[in-house]
Amino acid sequence: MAVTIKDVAKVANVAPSTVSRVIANSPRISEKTKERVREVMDQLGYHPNFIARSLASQSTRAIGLVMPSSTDVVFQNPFFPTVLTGLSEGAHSKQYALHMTTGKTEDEIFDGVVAMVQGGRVDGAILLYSKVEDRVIAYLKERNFPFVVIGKPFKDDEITNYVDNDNFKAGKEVTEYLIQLGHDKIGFIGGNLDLVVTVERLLGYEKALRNSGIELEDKYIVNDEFLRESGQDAVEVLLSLEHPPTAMVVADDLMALGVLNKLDEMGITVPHDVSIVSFNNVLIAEMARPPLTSVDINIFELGYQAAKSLIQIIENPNEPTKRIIVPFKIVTRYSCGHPKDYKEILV
Amino acid sequence: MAVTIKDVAKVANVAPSTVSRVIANSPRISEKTKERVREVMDQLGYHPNFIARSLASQSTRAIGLVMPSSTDVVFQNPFFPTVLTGLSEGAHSKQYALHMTTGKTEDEIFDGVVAMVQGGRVDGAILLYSKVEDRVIAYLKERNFPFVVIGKPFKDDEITNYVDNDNFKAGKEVTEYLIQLGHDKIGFIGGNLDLVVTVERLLGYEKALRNSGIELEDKYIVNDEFLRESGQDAVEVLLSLEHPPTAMVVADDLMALGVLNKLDEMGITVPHDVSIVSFNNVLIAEMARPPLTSVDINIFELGYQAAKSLIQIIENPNEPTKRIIVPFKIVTRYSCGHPKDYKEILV
DNA sequence: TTGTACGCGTTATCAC
DNA sequence: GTGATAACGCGTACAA
Repeated sequence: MAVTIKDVAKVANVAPSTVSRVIANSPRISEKTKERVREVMDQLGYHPNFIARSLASQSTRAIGLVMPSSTDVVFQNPFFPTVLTGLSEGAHSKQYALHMTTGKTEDEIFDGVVAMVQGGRVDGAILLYSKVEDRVIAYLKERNFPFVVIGKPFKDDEITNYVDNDNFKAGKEVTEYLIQLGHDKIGFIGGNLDLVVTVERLLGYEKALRNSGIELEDKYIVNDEFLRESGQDAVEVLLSLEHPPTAMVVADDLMALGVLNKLDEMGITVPHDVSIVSFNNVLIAEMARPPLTSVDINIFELGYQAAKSLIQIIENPNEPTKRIIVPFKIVTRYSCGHPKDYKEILV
Repeated sequence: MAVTIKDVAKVANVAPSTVSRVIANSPRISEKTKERVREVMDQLGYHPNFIARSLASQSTRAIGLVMPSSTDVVFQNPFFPTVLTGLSEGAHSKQYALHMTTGKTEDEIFDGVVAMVQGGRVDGAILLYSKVEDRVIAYLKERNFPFVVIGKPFKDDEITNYVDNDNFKAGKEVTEYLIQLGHDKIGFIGGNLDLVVTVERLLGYEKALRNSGIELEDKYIVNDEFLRESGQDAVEVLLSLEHPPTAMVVADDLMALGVLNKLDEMGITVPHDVSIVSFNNVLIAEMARPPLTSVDINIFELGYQAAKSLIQIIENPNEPTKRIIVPFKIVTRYSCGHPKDYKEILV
């Protein structure tokens, strides 16, 4: 059996409550006793029991992470470990631990969240995704349980805590960048429209086109899963059009890599024949041939800020709603160029 | 305040202990009362409090994950999310949750593990790395705390639970594959020699060469961090040799990508001028140009088996030491070919 | 400044 | 079969 507060108390010749106060560093304990008790703690190798402490204080110092379904492709994306690094650093800096539940189906995830929350395992939760209709958000909100969403929630975004980029603006700026290079036939390859992030980037793209008086072509917009296959398929669709685009905005580096590979197969050169900009700026963007111009959304910071702000909400129940926008930066590499004299590509 | 076992007891007109027994599905409770109690639980929306349960039963149904330092490059590797998927699936299937501590330095990690273990937060631990000299392993072993290592521990491997591939055999087989293609100047680019996995693959490589009567050249062996830069640097070193290798065994896909990029810059074609085999078969291997021949080490299964076997150890204290070897498979793609008439590459 | 006593929500050991 | 009651290890009013 592990050494408890009582053992320490006995050896130090004080009451258990005194030991407890020493641990909490209560100012009402004399320095002398504090020192003696601490010595005994060291000597006996005492470590506080989190479980007992949690039960008594009704707080766990643990944050629940709600992941997308493990069968989901999001898990494959390098986005994930990076945001986790940020989360863990933010949590660790305030002495919080991370607790994960996962599941293969949405139902499993939901049940996991309920068990975690009702079971009192965590003090708050962070959602690592944001879908259009989400039971988990509805549940947490109803229970008034502290939580933060990474990515903007679809609705109630004024009363939900979230950390996100300004994806609309980012979508707009990359499109403007392409327009400025001389492109006017610009395709958009996005992820599932259930994901708020896709929608926002798409809207930004459309806004930029409208602002420049370029006609919107539905045929130029392809949405599919965040998979490389999707990127490949999208390229086939776009390049088989009568007037194929000379530039493409791709909502994810992984997809963009699929795009690149497909173009390579088809003998189409980037950026000479087609320009590509993508999002997230994960390692892949840098490693791709040619290296991709990509929007650095500062993934680490998304996680870090999410953890920090959740903890603030937990420790400060009356904190106002937090909406944190992490800045992005377009990282220019070698996947964009001027359109090839507007001559159309034949497939 | 959440609804407790007492509330249920009151409404159902039974004692709290009876409710507890219904939850545990004790055979000594009549079906009739069970049903009534369950109805009340549903009606009140009762959920057991994990914390209280843990305190009383001295078990948490949570597994502690010990990560490498978050500043570590291992975190960048796609290996990580995949193994996590396996872990979470294995844990979830037995109703265990995952608990993580992280830290920036080794000391922070160690302290986190101690707090987690002594604090009674978890029933067992899984180490997501295996280093040559490791305080964490020493500590867990000394306390006789259940744990499993992913990757083979350097010493005491007969008395430590681990899940691993046969990396020696894998290193040997890929080297034999290259030899069989006609190569006899084969380089090895590995990770840090602190990591057991590097050592094993290197030994396999050396064994294959010796078996074929090919002389070992120290100059052909480069070890560095699992970074893409390292891959690039290694290429420079190897190709500036008097007799540069015509094939390279690279211990990690990410490194291999660095190798590929560097060769590309130098105008050296794979597999025409140099053959490459690498390890892990993460997405990158498939996406690379050319797609890399890589050893699929079944990362998901490593995680899954680790979780499953740890749980077995937890629930069955007298379980014998578990050493699980997950099979690997060489996935042949387009990065290997016959040596180019043994003509040497000039840099 | 320190000690006493109770409660946190559950499981487990007795009784009946 | 079911009901009291005592742990589990700690925090905290309330006393002293």
